[in-house]
Amino acid sequence: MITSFDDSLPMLLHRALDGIMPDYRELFARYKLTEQQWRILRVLWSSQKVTSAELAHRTLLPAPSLVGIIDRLEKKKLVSRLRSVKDRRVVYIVATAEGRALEQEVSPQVQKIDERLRSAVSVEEWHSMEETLKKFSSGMAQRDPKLSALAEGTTNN
Amino acid sequence: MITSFDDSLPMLLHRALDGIMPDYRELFARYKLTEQQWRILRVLWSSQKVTSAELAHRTLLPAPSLVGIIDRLEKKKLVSRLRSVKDRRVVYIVATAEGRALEQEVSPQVQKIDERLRSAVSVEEWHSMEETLKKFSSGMAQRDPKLSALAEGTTNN
DNA sequence: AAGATTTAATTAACATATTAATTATTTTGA
DNA sequence: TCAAAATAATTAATATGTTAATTAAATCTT
Repeated sequence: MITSFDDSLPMLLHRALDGIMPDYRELFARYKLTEQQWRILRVLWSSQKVTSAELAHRTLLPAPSLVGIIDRLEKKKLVSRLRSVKDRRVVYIVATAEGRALEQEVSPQVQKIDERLRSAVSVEEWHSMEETLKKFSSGMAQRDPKLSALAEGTTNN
Repeated sequence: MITSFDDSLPMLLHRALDGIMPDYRELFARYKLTEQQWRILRVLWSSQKVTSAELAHRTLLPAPSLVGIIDRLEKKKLVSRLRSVKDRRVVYIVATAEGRALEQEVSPQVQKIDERLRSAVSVEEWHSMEETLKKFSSGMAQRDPKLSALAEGTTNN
């Protein structure tokens, strides 16, 4: 079976990202935000106070990248760092009032794009894609079948 | 309908990439290659001589990034640049003998990973995912339905 | 044929990704 | 308790991504 380069999973995923991200970026740019900065504001909305590690996990941003991104968000007064008293290694990130306000302004417009994409295919098709993607995904509570297939040669067709 | 952040298409795609890329990267690292450098060698295998623009399109790498990546591949003697005589704006990128040899050594191992991933789900499930992803993808010959859904509010459930 | 327009590649400036190492602090275990 | 191991965040070094501007060459227009 010829697994061509163009049809490899990495290329399929990247091509999809290249297809959908410009729509989001155009929106973020209107608010002088990057995609990554948005993800942080978005997560801080649903969780008042988050450690750097937890933020990295929830935004899928690498911890070393977070440092600089949060520096820039802090400079814009959109978030701030709070050193934990109980464990002084830990840093909590919180959104400022300004940060929360911005999140609330941008959020519905992001959702609009989310829903446009979502409604480009049927409910069943979307659900099917979501389930399949999750099988290849990191950090799934659902113990991924992929791992067994990766470990040995477990096949499935 | 609540399109939660975690289930948005960008996050689903990034989570899948985070799940699968480490396997590839570990392989590339053994040959002192980055993922992007590999993509270029891979494309140059199936097409002797490619312009910078065509290479950007086929690898999904942004043209400005290509400049630096090719500089580094040139430094490693894996590729070289050839200025076109017919149109002196155009630059052709070609793999050196060493570059082609490396490609041939790495390629089967990449395919092994490709196939492991491929066989983690059934043929039908894979095909379904591929078709759905293509609907969101850039540069599809198949005039994407997504565009109409994006242009107006065309729904599909 | 000269000037305006377009095109291919590159440069510039800034933001983020990747991997390894470091720092500060906390937790473990003898 | 104290040294070793573990943990959270950061720094360092290098590579790539993103957007706008630039350069050089070709094409188009009149």
